[in-house]
Amino acid sequence: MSNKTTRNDIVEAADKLFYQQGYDHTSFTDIADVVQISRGNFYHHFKSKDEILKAVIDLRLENTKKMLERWESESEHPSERIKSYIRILLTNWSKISYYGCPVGTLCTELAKLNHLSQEEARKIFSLFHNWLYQQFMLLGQNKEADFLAMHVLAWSQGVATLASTFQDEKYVREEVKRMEQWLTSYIQ
Amino acid sequence: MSNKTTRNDIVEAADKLFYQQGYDHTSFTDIADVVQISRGNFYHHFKSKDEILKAVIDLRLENTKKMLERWESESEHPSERIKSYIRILLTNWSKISYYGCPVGTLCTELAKLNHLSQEEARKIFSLFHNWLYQQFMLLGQNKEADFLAMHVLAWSQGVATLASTFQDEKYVREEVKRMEQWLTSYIQ
DNA sequence: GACAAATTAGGATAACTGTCCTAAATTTGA
DNA sequence: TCAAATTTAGGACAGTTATCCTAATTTGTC
Repeated sequence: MSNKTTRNDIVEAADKLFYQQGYDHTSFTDIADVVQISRGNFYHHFKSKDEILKAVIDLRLENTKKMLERWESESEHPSERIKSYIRILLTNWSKISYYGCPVGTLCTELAKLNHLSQEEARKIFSLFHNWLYQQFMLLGQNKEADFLAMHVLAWSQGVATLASTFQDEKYVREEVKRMEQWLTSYIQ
Repeated sequence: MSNKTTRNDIVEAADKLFYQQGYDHTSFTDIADVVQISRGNFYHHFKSKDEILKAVIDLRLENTKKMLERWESESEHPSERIKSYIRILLTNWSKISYYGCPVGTLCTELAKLNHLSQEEARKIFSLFHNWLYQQFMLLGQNKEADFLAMHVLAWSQGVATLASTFQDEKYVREEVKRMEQWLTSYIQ
């Protein structure tokens, strides 16, 4: 059985740094400083920096799945579940106000880099989308569910961008309030 | 009278490349290849790469002002003017679907780099915000104008992010349609 | 046409990048 | 307990980066 802790340490440190500094702008030295290993040690665990990115995306996919399952188990009513999603803008405020949304900013960066893992990163968005889609279906929005799921994604995404630009918590609270009100009109 | 064409060429090429590839990921060599000058020549026109960024932001501020003035002169009614803003999602579709919104993606990147020009870049957003604010004021939304301006910014920003992630033009058209419908409810 | 100023080219620079290699250290398994 | 396998450290590597320097070229002015 191989020792997986170092590998996990690398992925977790990379996850954090990619979020805070961006993928391209994060170097092996940056990660090595956090994990406290030598730079040459990386290549025993990963073939390349791209491989680390893949592992980070996989980690985020897993963590997202867990979070969605948690929201599902915590609330019976779909509208309450969707509210759990909306409220991450406030529960993660301290991070979002600095670094924006981890999903949106990664996809945006990879698009500019024309990076091969664009598709993989997009899957995190799709995870949220499919989950929101299901909730809106449960709300009886059979024909609208797909659009409404995209709409909630876009709305929160835009608020996250403005949050990190203007750092105005009062504004974000207002948006969240209105998103919850808007949701109410879809409760049958 | 000094020759300003090379300087302008540099700023325009940088503007384009910063948008397409990101600021950090764009090198002097990249810009030099486009402008067809030697790398050492930059430092006669700019003290540093940061200075080029400042010039690019200034250019974008100017161009934004011109665009807003144009929209104002093209339409009498404020709601029609706001629609001009909303429709850039479609008129600039080919670029946005690849690189996202030039304003939002720049602010996002500079936030992660913790770059000194963050504040300067934010001014582009403020330009749009103040303009939208004025239009909503003209629509009689005295108390709501500030929030509504932010809301339109966020909405379009979110759609732009999803546009570059999913490249789904049909979805963007649907959002634009609904934004226009939503706007109608604010016409007195 | 001559002279000064502005502009440019191109190489040198030191620092940093991802990647690779080899030897040492550690852990594992029999 | 000892050999094999895994893991690690640290330096070498070629490439790239922003920056700087100096010499050559172009431009503008009298």
